[in-house]
This record gives sequence, structure tokens and C-alpha cells, in this order.
Amino acid sequence: MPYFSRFSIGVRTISIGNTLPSADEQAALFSHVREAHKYEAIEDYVELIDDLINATGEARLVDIANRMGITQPTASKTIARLQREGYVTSEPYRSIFLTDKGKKTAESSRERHEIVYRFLMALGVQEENARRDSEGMEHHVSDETLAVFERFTATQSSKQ
Amino acid sequence: MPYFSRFSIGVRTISIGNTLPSADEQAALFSHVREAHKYEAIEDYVELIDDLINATGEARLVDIANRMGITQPTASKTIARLQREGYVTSEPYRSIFLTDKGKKTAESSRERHEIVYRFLMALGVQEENARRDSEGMEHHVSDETLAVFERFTATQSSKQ
DNA sequence: ACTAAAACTTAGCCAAGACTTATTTTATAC
DNA sequence: GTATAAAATAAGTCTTGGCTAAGTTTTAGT
Repeated sequence: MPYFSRFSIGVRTISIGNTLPSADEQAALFSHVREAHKYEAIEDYVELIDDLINATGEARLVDIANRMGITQPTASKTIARLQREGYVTSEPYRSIFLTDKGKKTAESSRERHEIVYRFLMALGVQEENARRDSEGMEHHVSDETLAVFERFTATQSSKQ
Repeated sequence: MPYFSRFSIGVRTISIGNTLPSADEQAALFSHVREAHKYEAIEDYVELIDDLINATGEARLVDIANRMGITQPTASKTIARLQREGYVTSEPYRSIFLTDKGKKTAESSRERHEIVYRFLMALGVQEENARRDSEGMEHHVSDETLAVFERFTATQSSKQ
């Protein structure tokens, strides 16, 4: 029994020629998304830490864990990684501080986040969904798209 | 030395009252995104498998791996999981087929993907970025936002 | 000042998703 | 029809990011 070869004269073979991107192009797309994934946790954490510091004066592990919806040990491990990678400093049993690198990341991350959020709102998406979607989308929007979003939002609000 | 208490009279405390969502609300947001993440791989795989079947007549592991930009063993493990979870069927050394569940997932996934892609194009984003961004965004767009995207695209194309 | 509660850490478990190296099976080409 | 190449699997490693249970340190309250 043949391996259902690509060159069989079965019915499906008719569809050869359906446009698929080249394997390399497509692989580059997926690699790009995977790359973005690596920074999602970092960005979410530093953004939250920055918010906590601004709103309450400090970033405590328990608050980070509660606001992320995870347990303290899980948060603790990620904070350790963030420290290893130079985004935060923290000493045992003390609260967490952002390094300059961490602050920069937090700021650009919040900026992206807000641009996406305001764009969705300007488009007419309900607040609840705008908040949910922007949280997921912010990590996957190129600079170009972000600029387009920003321009659109500006146009819309000037129309009011 | 105090633990830099929330109730200290330090400078930062002035900012108490900066609006943060409630911990529970924020946790729900992050949980939602984490939930979406769990389905990303599944959706990407079944969409690709469906594309391969339509374009070449079959979905071979080697092509899946090449197009995803990963090694065959990695693809193999994920296919095993997809099979465990009822999205595909496959026998050792044979190519991969979608179950009904897999086909449904592939179709709705491709539809979302295309809506997002066309929306970005309609907004004026360059094709390269539209392809990249839609690949990452498709998994984080609510039904409401998707509907808004679709309406916008329709409006734009009728303006041409 | 001491005790109880809260916060944090440590240790250990698990699954997903990436990798390499080696082996087995299938397909191809002569 | 057999040798070689290609495809798939197997085995083992690593990191991330989730968990629980148990222990330690700090904070808070009386």
C-alpha cells in the first residue's frame, strides 16, 4: 500500500497549486511568533511591577502573584529569572525593584498596551473585550501596525 | 530596617490611588490569555495540516516540521498530543489526517486568521507585517473584536 | 515582647515545547 | 531487488511555567 504519495493521482492531488507560502517564509513567521512569546512573561511582569510601584509604593510578591492569578512560588521563580536577566533586583524577603532595563521595558510595554487598548476602544469594541484582547495582542503587534493603530485612534477622536 | 511598608510615608505613597484594576479582575485577564495560549499550538498545527492536505494531498511530518521551523522530533511529539486530544489521527510512519474535530478547529482558525489578515491589510499595514502580526494576533482576538474587524474591512473595500 | 498570621522560600512534581543523537522504517534510484 | 537516501521514531536533555507541601522569615496585634 503506497504512502499516499504527493504524486499519486488521487483526488486531492488536483489541489496542487493551492497557494502556500514557501516553507522558509512560513517557518520565519512561526519563529517570529515564538520569539515574541519569549518576551511575553517578561513584559507582563515588569509592566505589572511598575504599576504596583506607582500605585502602592512597592511591588510585593504576593500582589504580583494575586494580580497574575498564579501562586507565589510560581511568581517567585519567574522573578528569579527576571533578576538573572537583569530586569529586576530583589533581596530575599524584600520587595522587588526594576532596573533601568526593567523600567525601559515596562514603559515601552505599557505604551504598546495602551495604544492597542485605545485603538480597540476607538474601533468600538466593548471595554471588557478591549482590555482582554489588548492584553493578548500587545505582544504581537509590529511597530508599523502600532503606528497605524495610533494614527487611526487619533483620527477617530478628532471626529468626535 | 522596615520592609518598605505600603503604609510608609515615603514619597511613592503619594501615588496611592493610581487606578489599578482589582486584583481579581486583573487575574482574570491574565488567566484568559494563558488559556488562549494553550490552544495556540493546536490551532497552528491543524490549520497547517489542513493547508498541506489541500495543497499537496497529504500532511507529512517532515513538511509540518519544516513549515513550522522546528525539528521533526518536536513536531512528532506535538502530533502525538494532538492525537491524544482527538484532533488528528495517524499511524506510525504514515502521514497525518484531521478528525472532524480537527477539521472544525482548522476551519474556524483559518477564518479568524484571514479576517485578522484582511483587516490589517485594509488598515494599510504592509503585507509582510500583516502576515506576521496576524499569525500572532489571531489567537487573542475575541469574537466581538473579530466582528468589528470584519465590518471595518467590508466598509473599506466598498470605498474603493 | 511574644505569638499568630502573612509573606516568602525551598524542594519536588508535572506537562509543553524546544533540542540532539541514534535507530528504525519507508521510499527512491540504479 | 538491493543499496542509499529520506522520513519517522525513540531516548534523553533542557527551560519555562504551572502546581503542592513544608519550612523560614518578617510583620502585626495584643
